[in-house]
Amino acid sequence: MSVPDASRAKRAAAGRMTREAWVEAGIAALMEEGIANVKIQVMARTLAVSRSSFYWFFADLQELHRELLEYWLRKNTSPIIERALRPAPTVTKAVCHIFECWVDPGLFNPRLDAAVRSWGQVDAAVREVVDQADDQRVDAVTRMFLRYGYPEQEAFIRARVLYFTQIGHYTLGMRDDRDMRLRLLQPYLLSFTGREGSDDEVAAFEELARRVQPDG
Amino acid sequence: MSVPDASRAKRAAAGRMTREAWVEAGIAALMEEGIANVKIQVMARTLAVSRSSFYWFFADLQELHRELLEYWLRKNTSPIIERALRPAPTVTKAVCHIFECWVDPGLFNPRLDAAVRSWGQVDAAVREVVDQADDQRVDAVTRMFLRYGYPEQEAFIRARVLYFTQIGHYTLGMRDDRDMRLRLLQPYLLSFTGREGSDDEVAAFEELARRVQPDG
DNA sequence: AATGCTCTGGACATTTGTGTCCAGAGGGAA
DNA sequence: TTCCCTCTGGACACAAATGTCCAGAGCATT
Repeated sequence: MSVPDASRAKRAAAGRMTREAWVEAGIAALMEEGIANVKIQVMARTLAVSRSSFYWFFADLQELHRELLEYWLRKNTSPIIERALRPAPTVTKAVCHIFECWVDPGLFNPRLDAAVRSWGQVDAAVREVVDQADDQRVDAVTRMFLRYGYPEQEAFIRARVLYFTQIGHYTLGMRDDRDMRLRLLQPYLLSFTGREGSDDEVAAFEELARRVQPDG
Repeated sequence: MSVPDASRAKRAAAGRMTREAWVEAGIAALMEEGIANVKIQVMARTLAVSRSSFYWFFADLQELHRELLEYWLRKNTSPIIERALRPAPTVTKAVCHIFECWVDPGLFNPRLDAAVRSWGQVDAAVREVVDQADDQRVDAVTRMFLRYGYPEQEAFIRARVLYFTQIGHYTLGMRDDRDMRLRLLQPYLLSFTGREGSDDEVAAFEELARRVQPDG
């Protein structure tokens, strides 16, 4: 069915193109220029290869678009849900677990998320996929709050506020540095949960933040 | 300097084009299709007029783009700031004032806001203008919280959470109906301020919501 | 009625991008 | 070595958009 990894690597090493290389170029273009500027001609230029190569791997632009959306779904949605499910002794600790996604670039790519959202505003089919992913994320966070005894409606709203705030954060392109974020951790915890985080929870998060982004 | 209103109206009545008509078409296209699809040729087609008309009023596409951004700035930023400054006996009441922007389509156009934000992700110059507007909005809300005695850092974070949540709300394209929104009012107030809204505050807001959006 | 200003339509040149076709380069396998 | 299969480059045909130029339509003023 699909070409085995070894063969793919070989081809790549031989200086030839792979489907994956085109997808990566597409993702880069999507993040930097938006979906309207994901253009075969342009990508071919930056990859220093002729357009014909593209048409060997894809039927047309649409097929690449489908691939880009799948890539996003695969890479950006699961980490949040996993963290929201992780057990913790207190709400504040549980929220810290979710925060990991926002500080660790390996878990969540904000720029890609924003680019796909922009795409969704212009393409109804994409919009549907994005909405579904958002629902899943908010739902996972809601269940997290429910586990700590919040009433149903309050849990739902707090989940929304937590998640929407984060999305808004990226939509607005906020780029606090790591120290700023650490200073804001306590008030964020208070605002999201209505309770204060304990000192060791804060310390643990600081340690993690320093580990995943040495200079952030 | 500028053509007087009467003359503009006359021309419009005579079936001829005006600069304003092109700007409106541009805004419509921007909201529906994104900046990349604000195209002279397409607008001319929908306006049933030749492209030459466009070039009479504008030097080129860029000039229309500048106009679109100014239009957004003029229409969408001031209402929020005004509401944030409005005096109120309690925080919850003050937050209700800001909420008016989110329920009254005459005060704030979410679709336009989202479209301009998407544009900003692709165009650095636009991005700067949007960032500046966001800063002004958050700043106004921060000062609002400060007036009710919140400590500085907490006021700042609560302002962010309130504003970011709203932007996130629109970014995610959430479209709760009016009744849903009214049911969620209390938990939102609690989540944003840490305090409960009084019954008459809630009642007053419900009355207003019903007035500005009879079927929302 | 004549004149003049504002605006429109249509033609032209150019650019950028899409998709198709096909000859053939270049490795791996027989 | 030879053959074949995979992939690439270059040419072609088109479509969509931008921007320029200019003749002239249609009011408004005199």
